[in-house]
Amino acid sequence: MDKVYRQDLVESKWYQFWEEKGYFKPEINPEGEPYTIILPPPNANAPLHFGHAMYVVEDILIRYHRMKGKACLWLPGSDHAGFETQVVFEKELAKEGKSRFDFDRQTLYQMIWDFVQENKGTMEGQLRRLGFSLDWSRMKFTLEQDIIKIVYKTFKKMFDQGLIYRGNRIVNYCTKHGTSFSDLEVLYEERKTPLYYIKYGPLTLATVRLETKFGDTACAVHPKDQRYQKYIGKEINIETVLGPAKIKVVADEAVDRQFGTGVIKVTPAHSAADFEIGQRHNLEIRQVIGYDGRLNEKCGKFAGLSVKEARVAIAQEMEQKNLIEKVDYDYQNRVAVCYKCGTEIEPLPLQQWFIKIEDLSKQAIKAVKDGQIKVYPKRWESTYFNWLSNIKDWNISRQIVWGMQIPAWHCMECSKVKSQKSKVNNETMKQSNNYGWIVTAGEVPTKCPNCKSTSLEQDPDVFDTWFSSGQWPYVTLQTNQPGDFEKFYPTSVMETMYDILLFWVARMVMLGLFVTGKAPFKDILLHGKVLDPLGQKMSKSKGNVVNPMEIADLYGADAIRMALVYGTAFGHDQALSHPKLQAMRNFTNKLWNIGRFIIEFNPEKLGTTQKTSRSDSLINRNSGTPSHSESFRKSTYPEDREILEKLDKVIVTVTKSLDQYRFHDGAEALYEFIWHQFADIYIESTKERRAQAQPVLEYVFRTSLELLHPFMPFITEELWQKLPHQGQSIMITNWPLISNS
RNA sequence: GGGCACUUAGCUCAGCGGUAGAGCGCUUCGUUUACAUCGAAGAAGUCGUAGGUCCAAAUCCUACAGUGCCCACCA
Repeated sequence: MDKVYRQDLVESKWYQFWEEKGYFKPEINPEGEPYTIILPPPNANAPLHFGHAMYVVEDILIRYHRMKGKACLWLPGSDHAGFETQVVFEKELAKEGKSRFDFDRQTLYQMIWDFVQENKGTMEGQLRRLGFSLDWSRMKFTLEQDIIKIVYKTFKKMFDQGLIYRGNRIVNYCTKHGTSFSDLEVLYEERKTPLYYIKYGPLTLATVRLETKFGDTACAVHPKDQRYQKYIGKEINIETVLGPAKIKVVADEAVDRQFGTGVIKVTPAHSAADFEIGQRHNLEIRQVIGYDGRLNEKCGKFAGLSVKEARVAIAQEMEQKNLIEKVDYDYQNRVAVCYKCGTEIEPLPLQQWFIKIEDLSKQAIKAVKDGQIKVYPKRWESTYFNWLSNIKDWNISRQIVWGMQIPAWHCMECSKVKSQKSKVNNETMKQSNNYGWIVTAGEVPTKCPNCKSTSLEQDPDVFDTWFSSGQWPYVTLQTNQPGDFEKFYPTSVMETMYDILLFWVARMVMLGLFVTGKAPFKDILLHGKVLDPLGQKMSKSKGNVVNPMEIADLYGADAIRMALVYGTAFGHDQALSHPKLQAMRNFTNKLWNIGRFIIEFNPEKLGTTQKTSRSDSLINRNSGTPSHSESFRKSTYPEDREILEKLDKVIVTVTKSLDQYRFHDGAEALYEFIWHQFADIYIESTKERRAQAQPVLEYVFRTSLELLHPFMPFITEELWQKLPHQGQSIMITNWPLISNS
């Protein structure tokens, strides 16, 4: 044995051994009760970042429960990450001076597919390097055909039950990326925007969005506002930059009397709030900004200008015509921007598929309130409840190609009839608008069931990624080996970073309950964010992203794993700490030298404990209560009795810490016990009576390795293999229990 | 406008009702003897501020102050 622990030699050899032996598969414990974790599938568009190393807590749980004899399944996968990936890929294209518009849909899809396959390989290698005991034979990718099939089936089921509707709604639209977003995907920035007080006939109102005035179809005041009672319900004559016009004044509770003059212009086509006011008062939706972010033909001479240009031009013109009363240049407001490119989000009306969310969210709330699902740390419950109880219908259409194209076909004949109707009846626009649409579970329809026309066109849009990943727990299990779903669903734990509690976890609960009738997991575990050494958020733009592989090469995967759980309360953000990584690397060296002392520097032959030690082989699993020999307990040396008592305490502490998801408690207890109690005190005390102490030394060491194994799998396996034993691997030995006596 | 977290030794953080802990750093001593990625000994905190509850409070309650983060259709 080397004097100094060589993690580079040790960590490279065990993973393959474990995998080849099939230890990562639940089948190694065929009798055990199932214990399942589905790995949150990393995006397949980039290598892992350091935050992914936090998945170590899942490996700790899996290894622990596997040692307890459970049939543990930790299922890996990767996510196509629709929009995210398309953006990444478009950047790649841009490097070659190309864009997505240079390719047809099929070609582009294939190119992204190939790009993703490459990244997936890198990512898998990285997860292996960290020692994650994932069952690779059950690896899934979100865009596999059998998964798409189930997602389509879900969509069809929801459609048939009236939970899906085609709606003309205001969506958050990025004019640069050419797609809409869900509310969660929109960022807000504090900005100073001029607030114009403009004259609308006898009224004055305040607005920042001058360029949408051509889409105004009313003015609104609060129904109780004394100042404006006489205008409510009337039409007023106004002067505009395009000449005189008439506009209606409506009363609506949504208007804030304190803001500006208490009068607002209502632009149903370009503001979600105004759209709702418009719905309540049956106002016309007049779209004046296109999906290219430019004013359209309804804007007279301003047509063709971008939103920004138009605002300036209109302000100038209104100034000349004396239509602006004053301007507040210090006005601070929150501007919605695209979370990828920072472009201002245009609220635009668009035909999209929506999921009626109310019932689904109620069920999801109930599942947690009833205790069907528990959340750790508990404080996240309020975030979860809060979001679900104020949630709006979910827009699941995305105008990109990288994803599952929505299995809905538009009948061109029927839609002709309908478009004539909808002009007359605004109610149709308002509510479900599924007329003329054929939804299937993926089969391509040949003709319209209504008018028999064969003129059908598939919706070019794809599903929001979260609609498919929201079904991940059951789609992965239903598309794996026969019986997997029945055995492993619902899963035991969903462990992920808190930032996707709403995006992903809440959606999984809703969809899981809807499709399977069961909550997809029993416990939700939320870990914190890993920050850079200075406590800053890691981001590509800041250039402070740390590659976990470099850190693994420096300190070892075991040290990374331990450092991530040691000395930090689970669920809190933590800064990547080199001193801590170093300390944990030193700990591996300490452990190594304890092993060296026991294995190489012993006067007797190894293996004196074999007869008295509890069984540690796979064959003997579940055969009675393991406990250490009574003969140790009767030792005449108080040091022996003391270390065994302390060992028992550590077994209890570590076991409890893992059962209660208090990983740091267990990690700290082990560090303290192994280094200070065992090495510094006990081992030192045995140097004068070495041969006599060998059985206890071996016994305590062996048990320590077992307890430490979930945290530091590589070094514990290496040392375990150097001890005489009957089992094949520490991975499948029994979790230590304390003696009953 | 709501909500959450954090504020403990020089630094990074545990502890969350019973008279302060870890890692790193610092001081002194110690290398034939498992490990210098080491050992022994030690210095170091009125636990953000102000009130309150309790026999007892870093720990529970209230207010305040800083820091960070999330949510919300203020035009």
